Amino acid sequence: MNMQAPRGTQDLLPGTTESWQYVERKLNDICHRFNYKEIRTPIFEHTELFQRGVGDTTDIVQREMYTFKDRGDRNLTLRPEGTASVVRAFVQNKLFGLPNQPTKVFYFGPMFRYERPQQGRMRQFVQFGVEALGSADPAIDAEVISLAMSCYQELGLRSLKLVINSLGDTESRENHRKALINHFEPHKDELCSDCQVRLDKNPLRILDCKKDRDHPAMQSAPSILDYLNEDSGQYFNKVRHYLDEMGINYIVDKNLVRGLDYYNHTAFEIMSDAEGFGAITTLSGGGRYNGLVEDLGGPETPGIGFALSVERLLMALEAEGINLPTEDVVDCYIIALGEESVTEAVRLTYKLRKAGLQVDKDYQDKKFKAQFKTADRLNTKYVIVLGENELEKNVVNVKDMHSGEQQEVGINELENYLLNELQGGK
RNA sequence: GCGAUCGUGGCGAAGGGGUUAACGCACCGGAUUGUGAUUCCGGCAUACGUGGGUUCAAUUCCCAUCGGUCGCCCCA
Repeated sequence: MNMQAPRGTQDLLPGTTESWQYVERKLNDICHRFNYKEIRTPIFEHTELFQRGVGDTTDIVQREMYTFKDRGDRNLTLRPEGTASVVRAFVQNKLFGLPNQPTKVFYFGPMFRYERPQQGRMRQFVQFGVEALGSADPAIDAEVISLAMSCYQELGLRSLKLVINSLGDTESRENHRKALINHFEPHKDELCSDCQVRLDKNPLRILDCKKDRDHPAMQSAPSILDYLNEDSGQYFNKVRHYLDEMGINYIVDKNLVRGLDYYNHTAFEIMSDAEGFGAITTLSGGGRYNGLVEDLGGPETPGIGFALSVERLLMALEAEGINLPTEDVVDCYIIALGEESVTEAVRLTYKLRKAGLQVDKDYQDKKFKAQFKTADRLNTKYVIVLGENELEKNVVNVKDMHSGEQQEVGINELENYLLNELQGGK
């Protein structure tokens, strides 16, 4: 029997889960301030949802999905991303009918993609994302981008690069697409094999090909920004204007193309500049997806969102040497000697815990000295010694591990004594 | 899907055809009765990823396989 976790998955153990909890709390707090509410959707969906939502030509759908049949012969897939599910839930639950549009939601949970694992890329990984459905106001594009940036900034990250672009509306994209085909067709033989395929299927993707980056035709390729029609151009300008007003720095990269089919208008990515961050630099990405809700059977509804990888967020924190303020201390540790004392210790431990204190005791039948050592290693604030002598007098010895001072306290007063001490100590 | 590299005890790590397979960390016990550090002494372990092959002999050489890590592709 193979007792290892499947390839590309990992256990998060005590010692690191504290960081995850801290980050999750921070992201929750940010969403609260931006007034985004949490949505929780299933971890698997009908395969068709992703085929239609993410796009049949994408790498995700073509080679990365965890797809299986259940006992009822249904075709299901572990979700490779969050947007399709959120949109499905939006349509199915008719959230578009609720007052107070747009619908602003966030999610946090595991996603699955069948890939070769490496630094910053797991088969199961955790994404946090937000979606705003029902508004075509460029101000909400700016809001989503500012929320995304806040997630990193408020955790202390500095080496960030925000890249934005506009893919335009359908008309702009179509005109640009034709221009791209005209431009690259004469050079088709000189392009890499991938790009030769892209030329037919999705010429936009040629622009972010790394192999053909230095090809002269690449430099002179028609920019989407030159093909934006008036509406699209104005939309993009407004998004930029709002970002400027918020004091958010960005770089416009006309070659920024997102990998999923559903994007249009605003597209953006946040990357890390940090030294030693590894080969993968994209921390998060997002964009506008007007038309997706309709594609999935809902009413015409504009939408925009983004998603970030929590693993990569934590990597970025490490790369910048940022330690999250996680606490690892114990309020008190009870040391008992002798059978009767142990019984009393069991009772006391429970009583103090119910009073709100973080309490632990020995369960390894350790010697007195070893118990003290354990208490020390747990960063215990107060050690309570309870032996035959103390039990007889109905007291305990409370030792302040920081100062080293020791005091005799009546067992019945212990709870109040500790609560007092700990309150004063903080 | 392609490529590189690595698999020795709980962890780190040396070795290199025949060894009791070092060493360090961790852990446990002790150094006068019930007080945390350091030091000293002692203890500890089904450890050479798995399966074949070569050999009198393989942890060491060869092949395969599995797994880890990193990179390409692509992405978060």
